[in-house]
Amino acid sequence: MKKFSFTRNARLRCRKIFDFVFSEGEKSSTRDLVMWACVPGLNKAGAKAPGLIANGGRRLGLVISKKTGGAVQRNRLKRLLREAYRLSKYDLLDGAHIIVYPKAGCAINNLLEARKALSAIWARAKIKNAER
RNA sequence: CCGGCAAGACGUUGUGAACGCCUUGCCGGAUGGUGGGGGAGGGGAGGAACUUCCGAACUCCAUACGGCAAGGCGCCGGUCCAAAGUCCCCCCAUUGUUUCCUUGGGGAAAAAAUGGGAGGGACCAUAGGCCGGGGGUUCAGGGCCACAUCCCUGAGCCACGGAAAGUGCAACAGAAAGUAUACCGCCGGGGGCCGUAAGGCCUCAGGUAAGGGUGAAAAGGUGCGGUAAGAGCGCACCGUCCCCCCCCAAUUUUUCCGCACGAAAAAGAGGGGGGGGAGCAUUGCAAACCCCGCCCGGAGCAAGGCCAAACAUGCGUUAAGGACUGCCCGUCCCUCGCCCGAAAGGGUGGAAGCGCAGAGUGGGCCGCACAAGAUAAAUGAUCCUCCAGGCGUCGCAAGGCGCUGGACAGAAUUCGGGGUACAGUCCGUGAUC
RNA sequence: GGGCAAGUGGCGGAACUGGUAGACGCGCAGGUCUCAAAAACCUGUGAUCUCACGGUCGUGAGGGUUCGAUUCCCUCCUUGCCCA
Repeated sequence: MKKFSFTRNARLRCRKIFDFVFSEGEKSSTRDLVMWACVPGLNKAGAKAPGLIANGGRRLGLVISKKTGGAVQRNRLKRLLREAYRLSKYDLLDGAHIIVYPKAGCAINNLLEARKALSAIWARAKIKNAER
């Protein structure tokens, strides 16, 4: 398997998992982002995880509000966050399922700022991979 | 040089490097089948993909034909029209049939069905774009010293059938706002008072639409006659409306001809002239109701079709039922599992399984793409390079070097038109030399 | 993706078929009452120019029809709703 891949299985894809992470995940936020995280074996949310989550691998879900702007602005923000996640996903604990939601008026304009913002919110939620 | 006003084209470039994503068929391996994964390839946003203002295809709704209602459109002619689609023709392939030829194989022809074809033709514009013509209206200038009407020239605007079919509305102001009207004024007459008289003042019932003032709008204009005063009341000219004839008219249609040129005939928004008639009856608004002519069934790909999953509930079945009660709860009996017990009995727990139907819920496949195409929804990021632009610097200059830097905006069934947004470039337009 | 609806002072919300825009309520400002406040009551309150009288502009934006548009028509902008 390639090192920096981001295939379809690495995303949250169905409504059940989205609902589960929203209701059971640990919510944390910084100035730009809001994140719901669900890591099996770490917090109590992970313990109740159904099979879909328990079978391993990190997964990302993105929610981009219409308040961000038109379709061009929304797509750009989504692609930046996805690219940042792709390049630095091994900083994340294995099995983590996260949903990232940029706040309205979020000040991410390029790839560097996106990576910094992701790193900051992972550190705050204490789901960073300590071995790296 | 100016300008983004009118018409059009492009919308930073490159089969560039390495990372990543979506999709497609291929390869090899594996398999009962399916899915996932692997390899090397192909393809991967726009002129507006935006908007949803029009229209078409397509699908379903009782095939929806006719009428009514509702809704829409509205000077005349030309032109632009669709890789969508429907119909027709043509070509190719396949299939079976018939007929003919021939030595059993086969060949030829015919009509048919199915599929394909960047083939040809027809259809398709209802506030569409453009071009030309006509009309209306507003403003400016002129005819004209002034006013009104009219005419001419120029510019702007106009969704531009009908206001003499009917209904409705026209605030405020004003006497009166649509069968006109009598406030002031004007006119004669009756009565009263004053005055020598001429006449004046008050008053009553009338006449009048010439003058005043109001208003967005006041009911044809000018002149002469006429009258108590006036009035299209009468007449002349002008304006308006109706009918007939002639001429002009962008262009269109038909016929003649083998075709073209040409000729003839007809139509033609309207315009002009002549004749006759009407005394004016006819203010504006139909993006008010409406009338006339034409168009139009409705909803939309979240249309619509198919597939399996799971649950409330109902029915059937099995030992899983019955009684009390209007119903629920509850109680009792029966039945089943488990525990205690030698047994009788006691305690405790359960209301299930299977099949069918199934509101609602959340999925998948088709619809859906003749090389973009998904369903948490792909087209990104880094570097190099190209093209303009800006800044700095070197240079007399051409130019070199470094830094910076790129508008509006993102497909979800397809196609056409309109509208709106937009960095910069090309082309062309305009003015000047 | 497709189909609809609505925009009026700081806020909610009127203005009936075109005819004086801002009724009414909340809020805000000033006053009365009170030692002070609250409540209550009274007055004012769209913008701008003006000492005042008064003028001009104002119904999301821009056009059109009309003597006259919040109202009728067209094009944009914003917001909201519905459809498996």
